[in-house]
Amino acid sequence: MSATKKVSTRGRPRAFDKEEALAKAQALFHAKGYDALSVADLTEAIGINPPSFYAAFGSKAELYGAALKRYEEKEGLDISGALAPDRPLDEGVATLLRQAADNYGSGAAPGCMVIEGARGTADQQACSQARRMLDMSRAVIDAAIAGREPERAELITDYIMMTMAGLSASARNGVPAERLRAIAAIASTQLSHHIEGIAPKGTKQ
Amino acid sequence: MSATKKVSTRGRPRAFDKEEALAKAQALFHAKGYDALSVADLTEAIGINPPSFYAAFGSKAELYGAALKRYEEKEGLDISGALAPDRPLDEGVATLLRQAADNYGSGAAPGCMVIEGARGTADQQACSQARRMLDMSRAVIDAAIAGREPERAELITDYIMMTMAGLSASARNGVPAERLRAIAAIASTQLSHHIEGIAPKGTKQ
DNA sequence: CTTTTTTTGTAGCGCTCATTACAAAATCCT
DNA sequence: AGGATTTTGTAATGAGCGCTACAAAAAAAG
Repeated sequence: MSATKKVSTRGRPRAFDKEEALAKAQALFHAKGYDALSVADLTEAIGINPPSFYAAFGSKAELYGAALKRYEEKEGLDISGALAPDRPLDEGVATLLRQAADNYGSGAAPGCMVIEGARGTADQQACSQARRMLDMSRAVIDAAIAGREPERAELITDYIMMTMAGLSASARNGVPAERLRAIAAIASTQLSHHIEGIAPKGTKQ
Repeated sequence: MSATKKVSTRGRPRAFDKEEALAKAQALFHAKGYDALSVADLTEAIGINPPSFYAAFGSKAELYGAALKRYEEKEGLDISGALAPDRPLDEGVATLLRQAADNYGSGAAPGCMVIEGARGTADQQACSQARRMLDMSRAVIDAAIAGREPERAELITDYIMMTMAGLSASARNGVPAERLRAIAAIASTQLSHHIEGIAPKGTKQ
């Protein structure tokens, strides 16, 4: 079934489950961040030695990239679903922010792994990997909004990205999920009033 | 005038200006973060050698603490002024968020040094120093709001902290000051709509 | 069996980090 | 002048980092 499963190869078989190890690594990267998590931490958590680690994952940065991809696939928000073109825009934004609050506040590690990884401190390669993913998410949001509010798409997207980053930071600072939801509710209620209210003539001011 | 200025001490005089060095260190910590800035970077920027560095500032973490303090004094927001009790609350919040947008988006380094430092990755001591300052700022905001909206103080403070963190993150992600101001404008109108809209009973409208 | 291929564990590489011994240099006090 | 005291530059410390050489071990292929 799984397309990536090698059934029979030559040589000594791997003594650990690679997907399982990736899952562990992703959780650790999410919880501790790229810099604070050492290869020694990873190999110890997985239960392997450095050579097995590098044979399987290439490098710490490569594994981080794979972990980011896995995170987005397994735990990422459903942006396209929330902002589907057949739903009112303000309702879609509210759904998206509510999803973010739930997602960032629950689960093993608080906050968004991509958003937090994108402001990486030390390692530039790891940071830019997360930045690229964040930029792509922004592009998806922007495209969904540009279909309905082409004049104010950048502003609305800016506002959504700001709010998601703020929710992620608040989650990291220990604000529990229910309070995050209440914050997200403020951020999204009557957003349409604001959008329609500030510049009703369609001018960019 | 200056109370901390030692005019005449014994021993060989220091060959560099300590306050000037602190200013440089604060700017560098703000721009690059604690982890990504090494002691070697600092001594090179100041133009001194490690022993002079440690004699003057104690340690990297101590210098970071002094830099945080200096940042708050010289570049911090005027929270008490913005949320002064003689002004309408929504107007005060709008002023505060507008200040944050201006502050985070302009100047040498983007974002808030305290907010960004509070989610430090590797060094726990540095992170908790920034966290403590952030908690104190939150307490000031919370106290100013509790005087007017005791029932919803936590929620409103949560929302303001989330927005400031989001603005700081957006600034770090390259959003320019004028767009930050537009985002902050949406955020503050959202809040006043919500405050007036949800519970009009017995409180100021 | 032998050969080939891959993974394994041990042990260590070079590097950067924050920090410090040490002695010479520069200033004040007597 | 002659200590006393503090800063200076040189050089190195131990610890941790990401990463790898190497040879033994385990499987398939001949």
